[in-house]
Amino acid sequence: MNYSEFFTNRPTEEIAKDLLGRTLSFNNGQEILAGTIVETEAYLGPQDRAAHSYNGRRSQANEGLYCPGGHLYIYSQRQYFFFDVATQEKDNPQGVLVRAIEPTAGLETMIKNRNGKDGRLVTNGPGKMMQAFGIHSRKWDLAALKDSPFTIDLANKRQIEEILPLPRVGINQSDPKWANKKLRYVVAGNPFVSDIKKKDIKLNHGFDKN
DNA sequence: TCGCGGATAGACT
DNA sequence: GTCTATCCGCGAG
Repeated sequence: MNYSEFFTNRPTEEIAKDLLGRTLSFNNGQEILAGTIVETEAYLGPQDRAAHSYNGRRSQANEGLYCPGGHLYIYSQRQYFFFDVATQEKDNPQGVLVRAIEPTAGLETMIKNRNGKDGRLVTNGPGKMMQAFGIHSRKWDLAALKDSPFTIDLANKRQIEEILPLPRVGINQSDPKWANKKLRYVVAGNPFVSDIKKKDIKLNHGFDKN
């Protein structure tokens, strides 16, 4: 299985779910920073009101979505950055946003990059995750995943107890049909899921025993 | 532990 | 000038 196979030939929703439990890592040149993906969102292209490619919108800013599956779409908003992977074939502008990870390597560096923020505050949101990786530019926008310092482990995956589908976060509510569509997928009970309530956190973080 | 509002920067009209 | 696929600090309970 290579990246272009993984990120094409099936619905983007399915790809988003399949990413949960897999390891995302970033090589910053000094060490490997990594974590288990626990939250993703699917964006379904021109007909999806919440997608950056809604209605065929295309510019230098969102060109990444139009790349073949397995290429990166790094987007900046306010002072933060987002990590997206394009899905489907070239010119079919769908993609998956990785929103949160549970750190597994390089935690000390990630805490430092986050100005000392600790625990689940390190990576429980898309902007926070990229800050923890120490990314402050769109340098890897449009790059193929395989030619970038980012890696997603397609060979291994932690077993998840339950995948919870939820509405996406922070999108325009003017079209409730798309705003309420459950295209956000989370590992139920994992503490690094954004905005999870403390009482909903499970002791096993939502994973079956490995 | 919660809900609210301000900060802040790039893309687009 | 307007609008975000956000984050953080603050004050109330």
